[in-house]
Amino acid sequence: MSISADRLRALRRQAGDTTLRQTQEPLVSTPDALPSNLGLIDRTSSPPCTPPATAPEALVSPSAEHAQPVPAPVTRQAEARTRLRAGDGVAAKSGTRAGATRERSILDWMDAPATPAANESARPRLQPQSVDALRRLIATRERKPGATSTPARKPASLDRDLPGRELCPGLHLIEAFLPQSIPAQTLSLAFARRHEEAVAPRDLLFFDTETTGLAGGTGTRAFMIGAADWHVDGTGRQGLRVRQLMMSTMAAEGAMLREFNAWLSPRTVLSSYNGRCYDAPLLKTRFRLARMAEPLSALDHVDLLFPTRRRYRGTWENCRLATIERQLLRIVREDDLPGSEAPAAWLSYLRGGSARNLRRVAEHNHQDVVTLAQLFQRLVQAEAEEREVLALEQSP
DNA sequence: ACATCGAAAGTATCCAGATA
DNA sequence: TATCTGGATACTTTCGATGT
Repeated sequence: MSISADRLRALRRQAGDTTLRQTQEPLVSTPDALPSNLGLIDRTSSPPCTPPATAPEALVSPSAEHAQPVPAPVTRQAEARTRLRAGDGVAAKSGTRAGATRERSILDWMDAPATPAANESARPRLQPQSVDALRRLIATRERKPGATSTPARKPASLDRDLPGRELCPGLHLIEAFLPQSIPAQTLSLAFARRHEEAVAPRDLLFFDTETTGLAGGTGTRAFMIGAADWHVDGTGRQGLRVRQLMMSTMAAEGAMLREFNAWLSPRTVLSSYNGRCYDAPLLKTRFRLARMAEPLSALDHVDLLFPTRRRYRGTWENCRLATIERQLLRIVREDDLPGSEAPAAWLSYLRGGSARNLRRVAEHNHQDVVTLAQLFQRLVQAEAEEREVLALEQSP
């Protein structure tokens, strides 16, 4: 992320920063003038959707150590202010070195060591007021998803109903409970070539994401996270609990990640289909971009793709989840929306389109995590049967 | 003009073949 | 025999190239 001086001024104006028009500013930083916490996004100022799932220290605040106000030399501040005013982006536009310097990432500036000595040869520091204003703006935008200087576009479709309940603006939680008996014993991981290892059924969390594309890189985000686990509800019913988080605005991503984080515990064993290579790295990236500690790396993860491929390679045309589901589990989906159409469904909804396809995406995702739970059991069962046969063959 | 195909994006894992 | 290397594969969408 980089931001020009022009853009910064525009943001400050939107944030209602009157200092742009004032000429009499205190030249010496005071504790009040400096941000109390230099983390770019002031999450404490936005209404808590759910309490942060992680301990406070788990939420990364890279600049927390710089929280103590550091009075900068008057000359440097005055110089920086003068340069910012006098330049007004002209140098940036003309491509001079000074302009290029101003276009450096604000995050770089903020993360720079706060000691005057360390700053001596460093780039010009951003004015504290600018940081504050920028933070206010971002906090405002997080509070009011979709709220911009332009009026909200009128939805093009009347069908805007999303399933589930809205946890906070833009974040929907869809819950379902499928009564079934929870495996009584621990499940062997021998099928995943982890002999002697087993997992408690209730520690397993099957998950799958729906994303805005395949790139897997920084530009791709998960707009839906589905998870299933074996659970005993308040009335003592056993079953598979399916929970899905769906974003209906871009701004709800942080809340979604926090909520998903709350579903995890140190004992959680993740299970997915190619999630080690696709879903997990994607989510880790999103956690990092949201400046949150990512919880996934610390957890065990059983990817069902490779054991499935080992066992069923050559049996069917391919080892896609849908194929396995159809052939092995005899599940035929009705009115299923192909995963490839999920991004279009979401983007269409964001642009005011119908929610119909988004509901179908949710159903698709629901079925995926249910299938994962079934597939896991089938792999455990198949491995056990194979071992039984081998034992019989080897016995005299 | 339309349909089909392949590459690319990021990553972990498996497996066959090559090499020390 | 052990270790290393590289190709294949799964996840999904988009776009350009190629073929009909």
